[in-house]
Amino acid sequence: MKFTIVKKNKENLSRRGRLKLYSGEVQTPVFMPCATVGAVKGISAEELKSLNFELILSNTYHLYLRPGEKEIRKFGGIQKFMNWKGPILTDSGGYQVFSLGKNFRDYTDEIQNTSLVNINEDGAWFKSHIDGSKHFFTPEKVIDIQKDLGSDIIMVLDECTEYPASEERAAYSAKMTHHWARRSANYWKRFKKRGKAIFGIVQGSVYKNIREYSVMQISALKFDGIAVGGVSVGEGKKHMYEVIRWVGPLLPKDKPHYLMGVGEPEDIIEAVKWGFDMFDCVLPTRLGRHGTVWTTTNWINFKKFDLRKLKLRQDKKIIMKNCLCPACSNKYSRGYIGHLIKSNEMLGMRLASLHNLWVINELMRKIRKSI
RNA sequence: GCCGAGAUAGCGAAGUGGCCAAACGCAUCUGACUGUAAAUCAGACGCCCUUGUGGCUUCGGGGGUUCGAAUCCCUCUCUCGGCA
Repeated sequence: MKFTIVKKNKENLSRRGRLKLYSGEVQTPVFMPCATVGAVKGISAEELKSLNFELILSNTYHLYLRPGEKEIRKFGGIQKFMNWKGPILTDSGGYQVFSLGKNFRDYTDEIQNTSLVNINEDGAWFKSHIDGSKHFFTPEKVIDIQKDLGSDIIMVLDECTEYPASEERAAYSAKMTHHWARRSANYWKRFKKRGKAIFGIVQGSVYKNIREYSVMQISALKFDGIAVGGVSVGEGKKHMYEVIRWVGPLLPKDKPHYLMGVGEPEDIIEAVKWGFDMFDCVLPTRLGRHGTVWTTTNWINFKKFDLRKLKLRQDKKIIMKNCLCPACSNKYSRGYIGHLIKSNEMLGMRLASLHNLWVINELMRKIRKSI
């Protein structure tokens, strides 16, 4: 992997860059749509391509469970499998430590029993959300899986710390992440292959000292890029922006900075100013599927519309003026799309998703242009 | 005309003597969704009230039985089926 900074902004930390990956080149700042189980929900690889996405994210945990990384390997890797002719980053399953395990600490026994995750220093136990079978993920195993998947950017296993977490808990959790990161870096040495990359992940919840310490720990290891995780887990924008501002300036300048799981257009605009280069989020498609679309007139402030509301289902206008997304450029009305979604028709969810994806990627293009 | 079945909140539909302002579904409204256990989830939904183990008025209309009726009886209206 090679990361080149093409241009730096003098007023803030934002920079425009080029990420040379095994399967292709990517302009940064970049947004990655989430193809969790091997598809950006409802959207084909060709459509992503025509929306000008250059990099997408997929997920170790989900693909490991089904169809299995070996199976995907037989297809020639995730790219061939899903017919995506560009680079792919795979998440490690660290987020599933959080999302599947949300309830496993400091709660009643009853809720504990419903948890699907349990962690120890060696790794994380997962109870499959599909069939309840048990699986043990270690930093090493997760790298192996991602290698089999054929991902361009491998993410290390981390513990995405839940929110709220006490300072003590956050420190302990970050320590786990650091321990796993060292093991990952160590293990990766054997497989280092030109083009393929591995990213470390910073944790530390909403605590400045832990975040700073975490940046130090992760930066010291030989990762190709640094990700900041444990953000957008319910802490709210105020906390999130704090983390961005603390951490951004401390990240090694020559490596790409990836803010995991973010996000909303405003969040991305803010994070870019603090030196972040990469983003991923499920919102464009999830909101779209659920009937909500983003609109903007100035590309600074964004509004959300729930097309399912009766009022909007009577609206003949397109979602957004001057929008070149497949829905708007073909003059599909708010009313029609809202009707489709309300009627549980997948075309509606697709059109809304396509719109949101276009908006977010157009935002990235404008951001890059403005740097 | 006779016989039978029925009439419950915007709609569909439970309930057939007290725990019923009335299950559930739909519709409607509000809110949520940020490295996807998510085409999902939460709340409201007779009227009043800021709240509530709150007040008021309801189960086609009227009358009755009962301490107590959406539920039992009488009667009227209407709907649907069958027979003339």
